[in-house]
Amino acid sequence: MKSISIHWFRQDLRLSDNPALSDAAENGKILPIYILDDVNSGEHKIGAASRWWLHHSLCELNKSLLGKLVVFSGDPMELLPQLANELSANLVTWNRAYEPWRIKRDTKVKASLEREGITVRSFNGSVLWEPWEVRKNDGTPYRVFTPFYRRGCLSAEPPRRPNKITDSLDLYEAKNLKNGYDSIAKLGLLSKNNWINGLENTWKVGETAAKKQLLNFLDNGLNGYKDGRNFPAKCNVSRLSPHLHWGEISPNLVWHAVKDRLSSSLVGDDDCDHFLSELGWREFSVSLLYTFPELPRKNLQPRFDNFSWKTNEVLLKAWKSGQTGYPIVDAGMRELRKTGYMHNRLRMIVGSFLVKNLRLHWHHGESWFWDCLVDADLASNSSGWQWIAGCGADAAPYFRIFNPIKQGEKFDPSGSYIRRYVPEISRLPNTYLCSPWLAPEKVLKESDVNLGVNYPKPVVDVKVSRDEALAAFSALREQK
DNA sequence: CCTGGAGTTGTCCTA
DNA sequence: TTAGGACAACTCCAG
Repeated sequence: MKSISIHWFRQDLRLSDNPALSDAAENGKILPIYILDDVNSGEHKIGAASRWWLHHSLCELNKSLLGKLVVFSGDPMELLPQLANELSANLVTWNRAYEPWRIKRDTKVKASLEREGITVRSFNGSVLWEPWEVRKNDGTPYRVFTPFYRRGCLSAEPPRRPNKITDSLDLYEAKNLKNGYDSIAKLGLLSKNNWINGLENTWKVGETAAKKQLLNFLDNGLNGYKDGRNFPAKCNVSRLSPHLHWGEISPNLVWHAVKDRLSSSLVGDDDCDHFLSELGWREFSVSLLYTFPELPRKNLQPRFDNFSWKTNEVLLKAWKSGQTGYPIVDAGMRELRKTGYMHNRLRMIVGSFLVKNLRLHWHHGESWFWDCLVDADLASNSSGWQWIAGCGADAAPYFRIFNPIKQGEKFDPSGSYIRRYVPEISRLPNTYLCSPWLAPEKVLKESDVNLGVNYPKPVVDVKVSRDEALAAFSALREQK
């Protein structure tokens, strides 16, 4: 009788270039499982939009596995040893995860399996460089991106080439275990939220879709990426973030696909290098979270603990619902709510607005994004918010405050992004599209805009709030 | 050991 | 109209 191994799928919902799955395949029969773990995740329980994604991704994975994926909900600490004993499995494999709570959990799971005499092997399936390997010469972690990436990553061993897809998986038929679509549905990942339709109309989920999106990006987005990535109405960004987060595609596959284009000289070197460095930012975030497990909650720069944040439910609600009266901000926030995604340029604009103009704590932004993003990732989300708030590693300088009017005019010059998400002002001419309150009464009337009625007046004065923020940030310096 | 230069993403004022 | 400097402090690294 062939030996049986369990492959525990987590953030590696794919068959190709999956090191842990390949390892299990060499051992014999495989029982592929997924465990929804809301027990150990604590305050980082998967958010609503991400649950939607996860549901569909599991369905796709199950299809690829011919309906033989077995899913559970509960504590892997209890489930895995039990299951392994029941099947007399001799091996459990998984690809490593890097969030602090997962590391803690996996360490315990591994120990308890090994106590039962079961072999556990874990692999790198999610990052290009292991976070503990990227270190300065003195052994300490980097706190600045450029040396981290150039010296720490680029001058190290290059990322491995993706493995070929394992052609035949010998899947274990677990007759007494429930599998298939019904059991995925029973995880209850889908909520009745009204934005689910928007998600369905925006995304194709799963490994096949991820590969297709990569090709689409290579053919249509990569050329001109360096500049085009700043314009939300253009199609230069990859939109791979949710696929990468859930491991529907490996970063190695993406990395080498872009590298190959680079050597084919079909696209500009600058464009390729710039995109690769964005993958570098993903690595930097993972590394930061690995090194500073408190990153999601604690300011990396402790002097920010005394910052004079405001408390204002009305302003927070206006921000969340895309009703600030600043069209570019509202467009971004509505894109998020509608599609579970926000263009990178907009993440900076709305982040700067929340933290600097409204002066509300970055935690509010972080947790709203966590719930709304299909690509919500603990490392990227918390390091991103700390960056924009100025309290993180290699953070934005305090005086870098985005002006929502200028940013709109500069990066959405045709106004098509704003018009798509803020239709009630779509008839305003470009001159006033980013600042409707400056439009003459006559123009407003002709455009069917009634400020304060069908579109809000600005919730704060951008000039006044900027000055106040600068003062607040200066106070922080003096006090130190 | 010291020293100097450089560092994702901006804005405003002045000349 | 446009270009340049100010707006900090700190981290990293090469020389």
